[in-house]
Amino acid sequence: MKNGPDIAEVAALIGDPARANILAALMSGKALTASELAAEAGVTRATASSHLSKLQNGGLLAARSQGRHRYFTLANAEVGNVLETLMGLAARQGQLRTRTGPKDVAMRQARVCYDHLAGDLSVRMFDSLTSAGVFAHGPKGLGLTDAGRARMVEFGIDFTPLDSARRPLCRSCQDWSERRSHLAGGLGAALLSRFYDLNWARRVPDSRVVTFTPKGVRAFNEAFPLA
Amino acid sequence: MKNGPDIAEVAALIGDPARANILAALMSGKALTASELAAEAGVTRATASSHLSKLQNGGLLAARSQGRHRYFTLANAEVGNVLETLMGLAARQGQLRTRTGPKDVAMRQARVCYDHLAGDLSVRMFDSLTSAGVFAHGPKGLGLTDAGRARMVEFGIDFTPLDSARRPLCRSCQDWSERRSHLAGGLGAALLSRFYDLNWARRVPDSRVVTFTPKGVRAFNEAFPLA
DNA sequence: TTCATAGTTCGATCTTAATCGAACCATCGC
DNA sequence: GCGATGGTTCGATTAAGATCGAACTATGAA
Repeated sequence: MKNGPDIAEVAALIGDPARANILAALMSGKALTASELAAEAGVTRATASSHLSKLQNGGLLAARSQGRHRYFTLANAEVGNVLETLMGLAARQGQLRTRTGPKDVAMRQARVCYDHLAGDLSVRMFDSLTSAGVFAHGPKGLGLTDAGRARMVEFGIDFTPLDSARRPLCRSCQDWSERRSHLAGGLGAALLSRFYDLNWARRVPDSRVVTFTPKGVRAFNEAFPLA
Repeated sequence: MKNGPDIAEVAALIGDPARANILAALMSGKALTASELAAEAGVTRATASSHLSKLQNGGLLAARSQGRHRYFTLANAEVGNVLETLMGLAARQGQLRTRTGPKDVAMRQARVCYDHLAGDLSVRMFDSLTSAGVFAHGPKGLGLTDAGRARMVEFGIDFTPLDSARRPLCRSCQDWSERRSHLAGGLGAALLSRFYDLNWARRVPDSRVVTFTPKGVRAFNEAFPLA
């Protein structure tokens, strides 16, 4: 009778409001302490601690102790992907909700998805790179063509840490606002931090929003033109 | 404090074991009656009815009454996508579970994802079509090139119902077993039913598994060769 | 009409788990 | 050493909701 793995278990973990708030806060990619997450979830430290251990036990969170603090992050990008997908569904069938707030617009344009970029800009980048022949489908999943790799090197991506990591280089991730995929994986993360380094973009504190400077937008569009 | 839509709500809906069983059963794409779903979830008709109304209310299920029966299906392919993604996560972090059962192998190769094909074969098809230049990324999402459309027509796809439907033609859907995307949307559904028509594949009753005949596999590999 | 089956509604029961305060442990700063 | 802060554990409380049987409605069959 039973075949598939226990989808109910993980859904139930996400299904509690306090835990959902914790997970949503961690979608920013920043590591947060237990107290910060308690505040974020609007709950005492005691209950937050309970939730955090459950989430960690369920494989959704990773924790590392540092001094007397305990920093939590999403266990991996896959968890972020699931959360994005769920947000997409929730947004869709809550059709009657207020559509576009001012902050909402910024979120739709560019936001952090755990450790890489999501939103309109990210989707456009993915399209641009795809039609430029940067990606190749291999037996191990999405990969880079030789030309694509060269182009990324030229853009300033350092492949040495990426190649030695056991994390896949390219991965597609469902986008929350657009109904498309964007680039995740090690390369996706590296590109986002490259944007920061180039001063094209900056994080808005306490938010998933990423703002691009005017210069940054121009450069971005030039680097990733639409076909 | 609140921005994103209520992810916890939908997750909680999926998080109950009985409801998860109901949803899993409907991933087969078949419309099932309330009693059948009650049996599937291992619960009385009374409780099933309660669950079903909650799921429908939450926008996850669609129902249509026919005679004294009430047939339920997933509300749309997006819901199927979310369930697949969740299964992927659940499978991954339930690492210790028995890996590959015999039925599991068949599931990984080819299965129904609500109304289109998923699994290894489906991913390979998506790759093949992609590198053959069938798809184009437009502002409205994934689309077909002229050549791609011609090729699909030649393969026997009738576009008249697809073009008039408000459902998007091409959509990517996260794959449960592979960590990749495969083709969903109207075209994905049309291709699957075309495979049935050509007698390449057949549904295994009471299961999501799709078995390809030896002839079907040959023809499939010929029609969608790997680059 | 009468009976059977599909499905929903209702009320009652019962289990689960979220929550908090308080006590407790660990680490840092002094 | 001593206090202060971050975090977990424990016990008790409480609220939510999953479950069932029984009554009720509606459709179809005889």
